[in-house]
Amino acid sequence: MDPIMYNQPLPLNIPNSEQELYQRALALAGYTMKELADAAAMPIPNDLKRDKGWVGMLLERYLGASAGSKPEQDFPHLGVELKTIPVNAQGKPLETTFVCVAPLTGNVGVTWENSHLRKKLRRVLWVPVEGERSKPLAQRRIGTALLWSPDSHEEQQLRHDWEELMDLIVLGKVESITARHGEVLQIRPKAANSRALTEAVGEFGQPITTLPRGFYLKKAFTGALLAKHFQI
DNA sequence: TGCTGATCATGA
DNA sequence: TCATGATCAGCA
Repeated sequence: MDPIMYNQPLPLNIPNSEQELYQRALALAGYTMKELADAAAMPIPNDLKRDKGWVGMLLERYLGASAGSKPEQDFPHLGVELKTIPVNAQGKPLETTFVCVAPLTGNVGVTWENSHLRKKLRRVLWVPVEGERSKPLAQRRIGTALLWSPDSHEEQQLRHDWEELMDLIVLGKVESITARHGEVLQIRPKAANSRALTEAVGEFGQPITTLPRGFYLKKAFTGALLAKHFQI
């Protein structure tokens, strides 16, 4: 598949199957941001300082993801989540990966099995993208996509961290959580700025107001799953 | 405000 | 050098 075939209105049609989506993602490997932006008639920023989600949005358009902000998977009918991941020349992640917002209230009855995080990570299309800041955005290339589901070990790791972190939230200890908690998963602020506030539970069970948080996958975890795939 | 898409930038 | 905590943009 050549970007030339994308000389048609984007966003592209929604893929009908997981295989179609995967093939489409694989076909993008090797192209630069400039090539894809040009073919999509999208203006390309000089850097990502003020356009942090630009690469993600570009890929969404090429892959036919339903645009807009919904708390659902990118391809709800396929049950697949799309994640672009910035990597260095060795293919190792340069950043942690945001998964979803951490629920700070209304957690009665929430279990690992029915958690938002587990659903999001059930099936992920990872698209590595060169992300080193020394390389101009226009020249950065797409890598080889990977369709992934957590294996039993990965799921255990995620579940362990998730349960530990959710316990702290439910026990009113949100504000004592730092990014150092968790082996593969961490909770960090996820907000417009440090003045943005949301409701949570305090240490005496009272309502408090705190910074919104998000679940992030640590680099070692995403690095391992990428490495595992490309070694085979 | 809170969700999506994330990366920035500073202190350790 | 690197991870943590902070931040940016668009939309509903």
